[in-house]
Amino acid sequence: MTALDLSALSSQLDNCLTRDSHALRTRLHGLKRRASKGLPIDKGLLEVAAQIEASQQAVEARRALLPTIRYADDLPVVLRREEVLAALTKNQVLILCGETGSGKTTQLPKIALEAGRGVRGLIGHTQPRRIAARSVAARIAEELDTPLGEKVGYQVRFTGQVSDSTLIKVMTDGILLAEIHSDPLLSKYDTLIIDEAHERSLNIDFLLGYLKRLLPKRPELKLIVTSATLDVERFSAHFDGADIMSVEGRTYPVEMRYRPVQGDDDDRDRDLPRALLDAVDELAAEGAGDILVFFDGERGIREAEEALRKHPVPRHLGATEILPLYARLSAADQARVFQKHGGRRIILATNVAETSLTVPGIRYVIDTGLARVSRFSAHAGIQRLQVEPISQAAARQRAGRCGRLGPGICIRLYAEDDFAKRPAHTDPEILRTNLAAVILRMESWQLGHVDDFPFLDKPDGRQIKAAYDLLFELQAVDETRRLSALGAQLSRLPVDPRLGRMVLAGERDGCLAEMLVIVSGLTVQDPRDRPPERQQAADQAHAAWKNTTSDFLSLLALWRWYEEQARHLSQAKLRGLCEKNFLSYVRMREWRSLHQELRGLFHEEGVHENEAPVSEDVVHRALMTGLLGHLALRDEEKRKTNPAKDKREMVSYQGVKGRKLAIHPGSALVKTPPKWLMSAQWLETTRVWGAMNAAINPRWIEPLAKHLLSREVSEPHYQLDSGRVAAFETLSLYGLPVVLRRAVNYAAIDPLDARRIFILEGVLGALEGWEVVADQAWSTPSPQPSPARG
DNA sequence: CTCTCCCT
Repeated sequence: MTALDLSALSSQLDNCLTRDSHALRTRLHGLKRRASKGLPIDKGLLEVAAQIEASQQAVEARRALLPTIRYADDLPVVLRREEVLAALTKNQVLILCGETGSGKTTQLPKIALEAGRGVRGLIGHTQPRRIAARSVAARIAEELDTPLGEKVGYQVRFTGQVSDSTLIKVMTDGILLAEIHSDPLLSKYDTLIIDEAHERSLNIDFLLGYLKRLLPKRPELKLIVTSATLDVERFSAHFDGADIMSVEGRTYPVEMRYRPVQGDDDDRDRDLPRALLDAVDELAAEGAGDILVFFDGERGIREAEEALRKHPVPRHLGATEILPLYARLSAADQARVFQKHGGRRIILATNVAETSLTVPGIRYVIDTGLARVSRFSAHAGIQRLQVEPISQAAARQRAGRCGRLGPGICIRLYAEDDFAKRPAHTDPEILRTNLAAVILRMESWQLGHVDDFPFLDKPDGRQIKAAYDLLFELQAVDETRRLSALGAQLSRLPVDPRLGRMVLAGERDGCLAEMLVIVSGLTVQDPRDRPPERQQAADQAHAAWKNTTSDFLSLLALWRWYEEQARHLSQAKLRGLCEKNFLSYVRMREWRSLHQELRGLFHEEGVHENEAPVSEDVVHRALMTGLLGHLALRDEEKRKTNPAKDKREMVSYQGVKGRKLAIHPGSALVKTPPKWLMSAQWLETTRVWGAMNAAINPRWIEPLAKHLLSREVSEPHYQLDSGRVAAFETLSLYGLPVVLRRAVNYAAIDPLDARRIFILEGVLGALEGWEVVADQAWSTPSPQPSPARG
């Protein structure tokens, strides 16, 4: 009878909320074990039965919420709906390859709903970007004719609208990843859609690795991975040969034209701006339509803008408007791209326009074929940002930006065989980035060693070592790479590990208030706007908070000023004040949100900020706990050999690990370079730049860097006046001497050698001296020298 | 005298 009840109950688990079924199954296993030992289980069975009942009622309540599903008729994914439905029933994993316009992003969640998903648990749908997550959710809600935040919700950092009745939840992949911390089984989802997997961000790769391990533990969970590029076999292989479905896109053909900057002998003197002007002329002759040009950075954009403004506008171009577009641009200037306009537009853009922003109404694309790519060099231990030729996939993505409206034309300012020689795909982020944050998470979630984790692309051993080295520097792991208590705390802070370390130091040293402000400020994009044509005015406005010994204190001053204003100003007035002071209101708000979030984490633990402000030194020492790898000493040699007549000569620094660097011109310290420098970031572009800097006192280093210092002891010698054996020690941090020739008691370092020297130089020396004395006063010997203590 | 882009 009991055995029957047990199996009857477990057969009902498949009708429970996914959130409950795992816990209930565990409970039933426990009862089964008790029963086999002959122990009574009736009470337990009753409880489980009640919980199953409640859970099933919850499922039925969710089922009642199901909206009538309508599809946008002719989208390619919708036309093959039956196949998707069949695949979802048959398989646990489906790889869906669908290019732009296939409808995969908006229609797939609805198809999943039609397949009966979303009832026992949520349909989770991830997007790489916050704006996309929100707008995708809004779009699906609209198509299902339900208000956003109810049956269809979204969640991104700082904001979201989700309720108990939510069936489809759209979120950033970062949110889903973070949820693993509190719910390792991701048990509230019955379906997951990882969209835009081809982008291969760190979050996506981590998720795909994690999900591979999770799927066997969650047999009722369905996973759909979508990619806009054709390399879906990798994803399929990763999930043990999962089925692939390919759905065509809805784009117009794009004609490719190759116009290399130096194509033939006539072009020998042609530079990039000239090649661009020629391309613009060529496209202008084709007819009306806006042109989108891709550059590697702001500098190229500015050069091109200048050249275009001087360029005699061909008549058929009509009124031409030139608009730069890059992420750092103020919100108002970015918004201009979306405003209606007459005439022709030429938009000069960085990679933002490749994936993040879709510029409307583009007929033509001009592609320089270049991009700045961030790569962490494990060998040098430094982040690089170099201009590189983009991959074929990225070039196709750029070209595709003119095929949404009608047939387009893309001019590539490089040769066709150059394109053919390029790598097919951009290296996934996991191969290009510092892995400290990933490894910290893996350690804290006890996911085992990185080498054994099923990443699509395994990170290089040197990258892994560099990450552990950094974690050791931050004291997050010990010499044996075991997570420390501090490391466990660090892993819970949703910021870069270096910055998280500073906050923890702030907690310990009574400057949490200051650290929360500075760290959240360093994490968000710099709220200080500096429009190219009004740089001086912007600098003047920002000078109010400028501190020439510390960019960190500038941030703090800006924050304090802003908080004071925010206390008595309306939101509208605050917004106006930001504009007047060349501050981005949106980024100031993000800064405050992040500050709020971090602060909340400490308040939950009952830790509160210091109320009295602390000294600047205390602030900088806390900062230094995270920046021991970014310390540098001014290069005095260079200063002397380059006399002051050339004022432009950049002051050079000798950093740890033998790095040479200079202060970034954006730093307030560039005109008053201190002897000792601490930088929040080192970035190699044209040279290594230290960004966000402060002058420091080298005496702070030793107590904070004890675990990293190497000691060199030299010139042990007997000291006649103290009677001791002394020596000099030089302490180095990653090869940079930070304590020079300090006198030390040699006996504490090498007692044996000290004793040898004591006998050799002290006793025998004294005896020699004694002999002399004895010789001189043979008849009246002096008192014997008393031996010095070793 | 200057630095692509995202995310918890």
